[in-house]
Amino acid sequence: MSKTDHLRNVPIFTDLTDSDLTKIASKMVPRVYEKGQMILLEESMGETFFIITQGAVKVTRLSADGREVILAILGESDFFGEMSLLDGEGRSANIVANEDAKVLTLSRNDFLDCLESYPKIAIALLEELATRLRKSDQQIESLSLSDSEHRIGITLIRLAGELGTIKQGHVTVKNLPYQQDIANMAGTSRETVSRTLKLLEDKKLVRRENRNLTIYNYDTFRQAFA
Amino acid sequence: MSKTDHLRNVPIFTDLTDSDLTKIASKMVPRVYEKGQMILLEESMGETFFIITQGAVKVTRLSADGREVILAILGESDFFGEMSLLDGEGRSANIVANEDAKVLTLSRNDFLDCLESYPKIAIALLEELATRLRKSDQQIESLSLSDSEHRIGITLIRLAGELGTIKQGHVTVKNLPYQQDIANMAGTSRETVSRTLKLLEDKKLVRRENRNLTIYNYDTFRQAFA
DNA sequence: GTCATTCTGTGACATTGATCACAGCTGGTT
DNA sequence: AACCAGCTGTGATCAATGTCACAGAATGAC
Repeated sequence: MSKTDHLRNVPIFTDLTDSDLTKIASKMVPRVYEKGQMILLEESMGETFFIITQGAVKVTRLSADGREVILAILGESDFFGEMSLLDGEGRSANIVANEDAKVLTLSRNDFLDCLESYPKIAIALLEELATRLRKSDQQIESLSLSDSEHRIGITLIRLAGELGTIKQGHVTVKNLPYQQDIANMAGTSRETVSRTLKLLEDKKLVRRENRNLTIYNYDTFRQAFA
Repeated sequence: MSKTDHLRNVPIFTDLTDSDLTKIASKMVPRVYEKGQMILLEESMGETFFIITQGAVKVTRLSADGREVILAILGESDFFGEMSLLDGEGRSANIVANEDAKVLTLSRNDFLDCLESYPKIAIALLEELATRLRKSDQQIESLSLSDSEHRIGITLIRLAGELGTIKQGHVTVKNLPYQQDIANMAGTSRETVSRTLKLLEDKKLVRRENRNLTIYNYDTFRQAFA
């Protein structure tokens, strides 16, 4: 698979012509990371824009006492690093490779040039940020108002959307993250995740096998929790 | 104060020339709202972009059982309504006039034309969305990890940033929102806000007089809670 | 000034869910 | 196959905080 094939799947590049895409691709530099490796560190100044071509990363923030919040899990053709480039503030989160990952990078200047030269990219990026803001708002709502069972249900929906595959109305998430990570996404404790997953299984809403989780009747599940 | 004077203070328009600004201003239509009036309704499709020229509004979401989360309070020269215009989804939140308010509005088409015609606006808007996303991330962290005292402290900082005035290191928020609204911003209960405000006052971190709240030593206060 | 409404303070109680402790699995490595 | 590290399940305990109930201010309408 060539660089441009990867880029074609990235939402902010879909509107471009092949030649423009090739031009941009020529400026991108590939990098690889091993599982667990830190890609970006909170507070450091950002000079790079990243696009994931393989694997997955988690976006986290750490509290003073070392507890972790997972803001998102990003997979193939998702991108990150744009926030510091845009507003000039330091990085607002850490990025850690959640599995072995390959990325393409673009320097600050090339990225900003892209925005100036291709208004379509800027507009597509605006769309994407609007979507992320919407998701953040939902998460703030759920953290503010829902009990742990609902928060965990919503977290499973987020994971399904990001990492799952649909089949006959059921969604399967292969390689479900560890309970500790789910807890850090849902704002709850690892033990509560363990107990709640069992509860959802008892209610026949999900099934677990090995490291896979199947959500039965995805639409209904979403109704119930969102 | 003329329309363009108002617009000049709006972050996404600061980079424009006077003549461009005048052109845009000519397309804007003013509206006024009374305190408590609903400006935008969750779920409805968005066709309008709004800029606040006077007063303040609150951005809320409602849960199925009617409880409210306040995502933000916006004041003069803040704007809203852009999210639906950008990603085409329905409104993601309600907007209610928190006091009598005047706004300028721009239609969907005029707004999108602006973005195409003035890449600087698009880029400034990207900056602004990046900043909002950053704030959302902080809020998600605080809701996930902090206890009610810290969440309320952080909420006071948000209010100070939005509605306060600094003087000799102290910040005063005039016309402090009701405790129920603070609770809805902090993801806690009204009673807990009441008790916690007293606690903070006992600790000499803040002072209340009438409807005004003064945060002593704003920088230290932020250190302690952020 | 009186009244009504809405906001705020505060005690008592109930409940959720965090934390601790530890046992049982599982998957990878030698 | 035996071992180890890291993940998961589960009971017991307890603190934080939501909820309820009501009294006391404050504000605004008349």
